[in-house]
Amino acid sequence: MSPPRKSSSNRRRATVSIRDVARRARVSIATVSRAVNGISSVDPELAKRVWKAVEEVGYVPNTQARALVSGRSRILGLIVSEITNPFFPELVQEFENLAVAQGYEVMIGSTNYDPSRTELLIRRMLQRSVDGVAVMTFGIEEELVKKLVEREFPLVFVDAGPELPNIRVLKVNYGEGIRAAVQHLAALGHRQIAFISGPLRLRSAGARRDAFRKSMAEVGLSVPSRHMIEGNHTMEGGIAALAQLSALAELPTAVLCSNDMTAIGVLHGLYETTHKVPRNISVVGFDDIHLAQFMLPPLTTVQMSCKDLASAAVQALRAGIEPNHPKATQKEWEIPTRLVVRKSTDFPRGSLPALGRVAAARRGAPREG
Amino acid sequence: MSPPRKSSSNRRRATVSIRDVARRARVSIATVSRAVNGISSVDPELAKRVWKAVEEVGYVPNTQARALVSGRSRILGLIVSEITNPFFPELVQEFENLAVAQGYEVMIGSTNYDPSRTELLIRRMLQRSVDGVAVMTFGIEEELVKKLVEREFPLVFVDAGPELPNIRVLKVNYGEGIRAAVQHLAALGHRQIAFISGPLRLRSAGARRDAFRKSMAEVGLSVPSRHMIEGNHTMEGGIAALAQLSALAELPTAVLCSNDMTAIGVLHGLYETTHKVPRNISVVGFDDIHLAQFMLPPLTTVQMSCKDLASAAVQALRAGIEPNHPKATQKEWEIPTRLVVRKSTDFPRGSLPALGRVAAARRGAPREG
DNA sequence: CAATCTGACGGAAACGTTTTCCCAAAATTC
DNA sequence: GAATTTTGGGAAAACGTTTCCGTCAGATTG
Repeated sequence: MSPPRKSSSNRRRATVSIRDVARRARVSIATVSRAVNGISSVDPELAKRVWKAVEEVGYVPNTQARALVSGRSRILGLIVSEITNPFFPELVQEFENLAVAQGYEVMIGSTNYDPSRTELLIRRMLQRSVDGVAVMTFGIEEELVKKLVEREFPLVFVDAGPELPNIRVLKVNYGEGIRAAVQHLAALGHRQIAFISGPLRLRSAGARRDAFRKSMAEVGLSVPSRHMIEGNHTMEGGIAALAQLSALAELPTAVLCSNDMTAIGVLHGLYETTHKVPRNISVVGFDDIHLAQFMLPPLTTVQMSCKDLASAAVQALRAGIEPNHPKATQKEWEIPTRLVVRKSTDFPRGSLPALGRVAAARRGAPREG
Repeated sequence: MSPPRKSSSNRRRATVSIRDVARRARVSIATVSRAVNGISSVDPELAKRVWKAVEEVGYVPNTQARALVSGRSRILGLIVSEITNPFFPELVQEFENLAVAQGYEVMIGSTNYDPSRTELLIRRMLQRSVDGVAVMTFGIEEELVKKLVEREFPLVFVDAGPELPNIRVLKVNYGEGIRAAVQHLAALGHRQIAFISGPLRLRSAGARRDAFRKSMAEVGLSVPSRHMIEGNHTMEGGIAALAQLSALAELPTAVLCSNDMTAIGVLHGLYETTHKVPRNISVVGFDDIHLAQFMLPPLTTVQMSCKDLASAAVQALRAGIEPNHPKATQKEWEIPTRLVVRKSTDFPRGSLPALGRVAAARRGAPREG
């Protein structure tokens, strides 16, 4: 028989271990392990006996021990900018659902745009030996990234990241959605379209701004620098940016914002200064957070689907983690964006009353069903 | 010397282990362990040598191994209702900050009010062998709780939980803040005050409603049942509840909501039906989420501080986990609430124009600084 | 029928810690 | 100076898995 190792009825916890299952099923612990992990070489009849024993003694494998010996924790790290920005909880939710469904646990952290906080976060994740990390912050200090990079460690970035074998990138197709938004506004007759960006030190904020510039050029519109405002992706930032615009001799007839929170701030600012939306000025957001459709008026916005983002992130991580994942070599993952027309956009002030409005809008994008 | 155990230069990872430190500091691994864990019996001189070696080889202890042998993972579970409800990210943030500062990691999950999801969540947490769980859901199926309770497992609940030695409860003093809100409204002259509750199967929703009833009775006001609406703690629920109130022969002059999201829904509904807030109707929320102050008008609300809640939760958990924590025996932790007067409350419609407004409000609570 | 191959299973090593037990040396006491 | 206590540190067990390797039975081949 096996050596006189103490049974699991020891002092600390009434934890049932693989040994109890083995004893009950009258097999070795190796066989139990194989059966539980679904390794095909074990005889089906025996496997059934093992599973029965598992059921009977209420065995649940110890994750720590598993991780210790296998070197894989089955935990995915997810780094976001700030959990209190409504976009991110939606992303977290989707990410978690997918990860759990695929047998992974999730470790979440938000940087709050604070490098020292970010560094601590990365250290925490390494210490808990996560299997990979998705950095979905729309911008992160490159320095810190290297900490992760040095180890050969599966990483997923949004928009851009160092070109290295263990790094995968989720390429968001900003152009697609932003072009649709610009064309939608242009089709309505807008010529003076302002853009409120995110903090420009963040890569993704820059990418959105560039997409806007490009789309404007495509429809032959120029953007004076006074119409390019730098915000910070918060409501407060939107309010401040609007104040800057309001100080101009003439308010633009439309404002496109780098994210929905900014747009919501703008909406509030406009309400307080008694400008009607969309009659006096049109507002477009970006992200399509849940809140957007409950704004007054419901916000026209460019949708970047959390589901798409989360699903690509989890897939890309697994591709980097699991030795023979079907998409193991794929480095880039495309994320589409699309315009969702609601009620915060209309003809520019001073133009003829609506008649062809719907038709014009349709040319930009289908209205939300 | 030590047995010819393979050094950490093995095939899998270039992980530096306690053994490398021991070799470098020319001590046993036991001593390294003791030094690293700050056990006082180790000679200061030696400890210094160990720390130097730790620094030099870049040693970071393996959490899995630690957890495996010590039986404690240093992970705190945090269960919330829905991460997409803005109240919870704020709570999560505070909780995480505190936990990390005290050397714990956090595992987060949201139930989405779905029992099967909740069960999975609990299983996940047990499997990862968290050291304790804070259930901050404002209501959870008692059945599921038992799963956790059966094991002797540190638990923290909000408002109410089974009376058991391993369970601690955060008692939110709803009365305090809600009484202030009711008195504030009554002082302004309101007599018809409606209440929109949360889903009544949730304990905390019931507690808030009861506090409202009691406070109304205290100021001699009765509440007809048509003024007690059951909502669901979402914007959509607020909009729906308002529709119910609007269908009445006469709209109440004030509405108190069980949470801020409901109040925000009400605000939106009122805007669409062209009722002015606060001129036509006053609205009061509960929670004081970040968003509340950015509403139009800024929302008067009862504040339940996330910081207080999170701090009490972490403390209570540690009290349950750590054998000789100073507050090991404390079972209940009081959480205060307080009224924050902003601009969504005023005299009832039809009363004299404001003059003593501020004075009246002051009697309710000091205005926000 | 003997020799070889195949494949399922068990024994035991390994993962990186904490912690118990024990021993040697130093400090204290008589 | 001998006997005792105290102290600090090392050896090794234990934690609960996965996985390597060897064994043995049964199947296959010559």
